[in-house]
Amino acid sequence: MEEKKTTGMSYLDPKLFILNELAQAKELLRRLETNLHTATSTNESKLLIPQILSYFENSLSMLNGSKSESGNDQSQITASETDSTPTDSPRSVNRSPRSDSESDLMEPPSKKRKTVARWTEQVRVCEETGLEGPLDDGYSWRKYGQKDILGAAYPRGYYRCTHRATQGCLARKQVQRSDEDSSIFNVTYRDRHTCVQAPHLLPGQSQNKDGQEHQKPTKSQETIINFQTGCLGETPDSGATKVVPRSPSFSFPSIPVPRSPSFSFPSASIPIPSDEQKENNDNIFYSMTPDNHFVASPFSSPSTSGSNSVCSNNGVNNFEDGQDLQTSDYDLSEFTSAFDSPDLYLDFDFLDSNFRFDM
DNA sequence: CCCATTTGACCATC
DNA sequence: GATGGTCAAATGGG
Repeated sequence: MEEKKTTGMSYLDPKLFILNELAQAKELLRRLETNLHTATSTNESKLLIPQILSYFENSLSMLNGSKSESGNDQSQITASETDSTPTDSPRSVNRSPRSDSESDLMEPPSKKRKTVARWTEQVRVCEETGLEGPLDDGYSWRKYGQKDILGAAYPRGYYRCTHRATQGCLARKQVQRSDEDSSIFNVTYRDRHTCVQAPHLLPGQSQNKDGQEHQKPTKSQETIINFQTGCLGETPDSGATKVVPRSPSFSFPSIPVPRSPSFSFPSASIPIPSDEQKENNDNIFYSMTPDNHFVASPFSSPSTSGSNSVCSNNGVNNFEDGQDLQTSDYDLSEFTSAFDSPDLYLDFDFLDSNFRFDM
């Protein structure tokens, strides 16, 4: 099955996240701008602002964090991972998935496990809307396990990239429903995708195979990315967690989830513009050049297409640190237009130095 | 028949 | 020893 392997562009998570955030912000800005001009939906406009701030905040925090700590944790976002090799290695002999970790690497003697790129995201989706469309981060995942976690009310689901076998992609993610707010799911990603997946697929588009895992665009979900560190040793959870709100068919035994029985856990919602969406005047086409540059072409973020009913969440996207984006002075028009400019070329060299997306 | 999910067991780490 | 993470056989759906 070769599902979606379309063109050959692979997205590196960190960058993708940033793009996602910026794209989302851009989309919201557009809407806001529209609202301002038309003097309509004042309420909506108010709701949009915090959303926009959130996206910027996420992007900035991620970037800042990496810079300040360059060399440390952040840099560990590398895939230096460990984990296993393509498990294919039949453990028949000696099933020890982790054992390889020691053998292969020459990494410095870190007593702890090897560092694996990790980041967590929190995504919340309105129940109503969320139910309809699973989150999708543009990647296809396959569930390989579920486990009850001590202290957690709900079990944790383990997913890995479906291309693991075919492309050796080691990307994985863990999905756990929030104890406090059952409508939120924390998604922890590990390792970057090294596989080539459909570039234009966007989160809701059935990028995969026959669309088994995903369906239509997911609209309402909130994505909160806490791109923190990739260091496991110290902060077990520091990583990216995505909170996914009640998903349609998440099969958590303990909870009666009225929807479909099998929830292929959605991947994170990283909107990758789809071809269709491109047709809408605004779509962003991201591409990465060999020299670490990001080229963004006009467009808009997909996920918001249509009704993007982003739940005006209650706080999921609050940034407590109160960093001020000073967006108040922002000239929205300018900003949005900048995004729309025909080939916004962003230089992400700095990213390169801070995040090691080595493959 | 093929593929994804479920689930119990195994293994490594803490 | 307890807990988390992964594997793989079993099961179910398309």
